[in-house]
Amino acid sequence: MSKFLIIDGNSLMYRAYFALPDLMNSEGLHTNAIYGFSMMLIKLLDEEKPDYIAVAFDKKAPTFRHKEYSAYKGTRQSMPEELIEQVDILKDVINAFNIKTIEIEGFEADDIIGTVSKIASENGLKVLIVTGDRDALQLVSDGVKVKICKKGITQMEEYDEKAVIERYEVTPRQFIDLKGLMGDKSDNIPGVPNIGEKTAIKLIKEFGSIENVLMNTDKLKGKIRENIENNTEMAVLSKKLATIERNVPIEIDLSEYQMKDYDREKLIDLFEKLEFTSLINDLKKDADDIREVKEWPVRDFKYVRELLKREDTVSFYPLILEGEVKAVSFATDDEIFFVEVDDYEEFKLLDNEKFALICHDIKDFFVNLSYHGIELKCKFYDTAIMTYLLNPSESNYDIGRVLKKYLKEDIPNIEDILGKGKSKKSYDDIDKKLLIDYLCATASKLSKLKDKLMSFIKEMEMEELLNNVELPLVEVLKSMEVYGFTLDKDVLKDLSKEIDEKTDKIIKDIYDAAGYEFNINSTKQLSEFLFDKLNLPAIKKTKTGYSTDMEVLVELMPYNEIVGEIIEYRQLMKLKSTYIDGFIPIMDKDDKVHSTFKQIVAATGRISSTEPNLQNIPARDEFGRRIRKAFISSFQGGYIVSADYSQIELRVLAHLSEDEKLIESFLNNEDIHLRTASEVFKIAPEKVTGEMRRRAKAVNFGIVYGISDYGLSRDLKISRKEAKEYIDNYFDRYKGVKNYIDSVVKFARENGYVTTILNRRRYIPEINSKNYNQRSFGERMAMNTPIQGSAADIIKMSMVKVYNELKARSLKSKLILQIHDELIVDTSPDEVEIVKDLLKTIMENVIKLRVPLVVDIGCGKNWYDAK
DNA sequence: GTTCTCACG
DNA sequence: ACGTACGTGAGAACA
Repeated sequence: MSKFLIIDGNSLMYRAYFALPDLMNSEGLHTNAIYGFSMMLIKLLDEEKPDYIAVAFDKKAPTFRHKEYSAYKGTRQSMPEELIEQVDILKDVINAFNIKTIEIEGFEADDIIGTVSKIASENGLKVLIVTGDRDALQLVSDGVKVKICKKGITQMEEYDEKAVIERYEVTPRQFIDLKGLMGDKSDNIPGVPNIGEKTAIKLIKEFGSIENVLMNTDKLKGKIRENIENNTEMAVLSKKLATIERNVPIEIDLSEYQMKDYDREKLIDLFEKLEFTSLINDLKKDADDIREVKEWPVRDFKYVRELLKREDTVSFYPLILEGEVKAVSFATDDEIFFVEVDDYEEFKLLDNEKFALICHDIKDFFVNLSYHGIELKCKFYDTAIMTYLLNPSESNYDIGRVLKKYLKEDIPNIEDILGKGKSKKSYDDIDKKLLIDYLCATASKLSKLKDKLMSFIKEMEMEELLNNVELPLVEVLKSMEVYGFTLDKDVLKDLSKEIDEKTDKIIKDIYDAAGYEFNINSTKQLSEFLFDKLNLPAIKKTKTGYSTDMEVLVELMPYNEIVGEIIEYRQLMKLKSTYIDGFIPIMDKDDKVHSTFKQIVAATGRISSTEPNLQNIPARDEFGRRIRKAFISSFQGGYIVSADYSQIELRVLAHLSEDEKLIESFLNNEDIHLRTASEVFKIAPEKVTGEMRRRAKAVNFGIVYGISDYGLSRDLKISRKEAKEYIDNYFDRYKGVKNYIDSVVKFARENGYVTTILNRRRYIPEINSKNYNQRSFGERMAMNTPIQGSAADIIKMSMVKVYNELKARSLKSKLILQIHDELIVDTSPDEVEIVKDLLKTIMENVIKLRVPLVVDIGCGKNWYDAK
């Protein structure tokens, strides 16, 4: 017999909300109710394997019970704010499970459940009701069971008729009579005064129903009789209120509630947004379909050579493992096959300008080949980059996800084949049949994927961005990675020694001050010292305790001398662990470090740098800056040439906003922060003080970040009111900026996305959120992304041009690093002037804006001196 | 694996 | 009344 599972959505949602601690995602959205509900739902689906399913919710409008009895649920607290914001998202989650929700005006979830269970029962289905509310026990009958949450979110108790009678000594139908007599505090159902569970059970067992009790009050005695006779109306009303309506006027087409597979993509997206990592992993495991392993032909490179004579475009998917390309798959319209790699020289047959590969996230392959001395001139499409352009906010662009999303196709899960973490397999241990299946299945779909993505790219007018910037950039980044940045080990060692000596002394001082030794790196132990031992005031809290960050420590400085030493210790430790100890082991035999540049990570279009991150080498603090002395040229007697865009983001803002004053400032090559100070503080430029300029600079930053008075006041440590005045003054003086910001937010609200100068796009779903925080966040993203993203567009164009120019002129000097508004070229001593000139010319003229682009060039024996 | 802190533009 | 400045990555501690 088929089973219909019907869930009381409100009840379980509340249960989850109260049972779990206050969870939050990084955007500040509370998630505990959604998380708990999802856990319960997954468990139920797994255990019950229903054939039909529905979730019922209350509807806000007053129900017939309120009309009957105005005080109904009168004592009920209104839903907490933290739960309200979860309701709609929870419904989205349920929806992503492909489960229908039912809500009906004027009825509670209970009534819907009563009605649906009745209909399902009449149609010969078994029914299981899941709720946290014992009232539902009245619905139990032959074929209808009720599951009630016991405690927490995982423990439940199942009731059939027998179980109800055992537990409550009355039948399910009599459960209503029971409640009519007892009343119900939580629903504010009055019942009969002074009759509790014990008496009620006794009466109902004896008389069978409230009506029968009322007709036979003469058989009762004393207080009980008195109470009942004086409250007959109450008893009847209470029973009515407690009775679940089983004839709600709805049409139920059972077939609509048949269990379907959940919408994997949608659910994973939602869970990612909610940051339910463990649930995502469960889903992924769960989807290890009972997929048939196909057999594919295994060929060799000789065969590939023949193939390339016939085809000018071939799909291609490599497996890189243990630092080597172990195997590859090829696919055309006509054939798909696997090739094992035993000689890198074979790849040279791909070195052909006339011929194109279709691949997914191909840079690593090119990098690997380059380390083996092989450079391929072939054209290529990269479906990962294309997918990134279509939506740069995805958390990753794994081929499996992309194929699922755009082609609704499944391929095997790579982690199952290669293993992960501790159980990661070596190439020889991999099941070849599974591997071949994976590589070939993937390659076989790339062409279709590329066509589909390309049609979207064209639709969104990002073809030029793709072809002129992002795809050519792959080779540039490859070259930067492979070439690397040379470090001077001795400089690092000397600095390390200096740091050790300083920290030794500081550690002693801190231990002396404490009177005991502890781990200063531990925020927990440090806060014990600061806030318990020294009794310093705790300034702010973190999720887990008191904060000990820089801002707090600076505030604590006046209280105790040791705080200053803690700050210094922190700075020194950071320098040592991240930039010295972190770098030495990753230097190669030539004392170079090779970062990996990520092209499909940052949602604004920037590139990022990892292992090591060369984009966050200390610069602001003088001591930390000395690390840069270790970054030197690879050339004997060579130079580091640095070229950075001056105020690129504000120039982009001037261009986008067409603000007259801002444009004028840049045309006249003014000190931009000074000018802003003069405007905001409404005084002559020569009267602007250093402090005013500093504040104006913060205002300019704020404008770029998507300003708020709160953020500015925090940064400048001024009142909200004062911050607001600055902002108002700014917008009053820079009307073009104001108009631009308003219009970009409006555009985002209406279209759901914003764009950059090169038409790069970022979606901002948060902008229409009902949650204030989320919406504000969306608005700031809408303001910031066109600015940050356009700056990224510009420097990316420059990178491609600089790289190509260095190459075209056969210069030895190499572009080795980009830091968002700055390019670094490792320069041969005989090419210094050429490189400086080339950088300045290309970068300043790479695009024509309404204001000039200005590039400052620095040059030195090391990165520190290149300023 | 998550949290805190801090490095950069 | 609400409560965050935008975009990244990495090391250490802790659970």
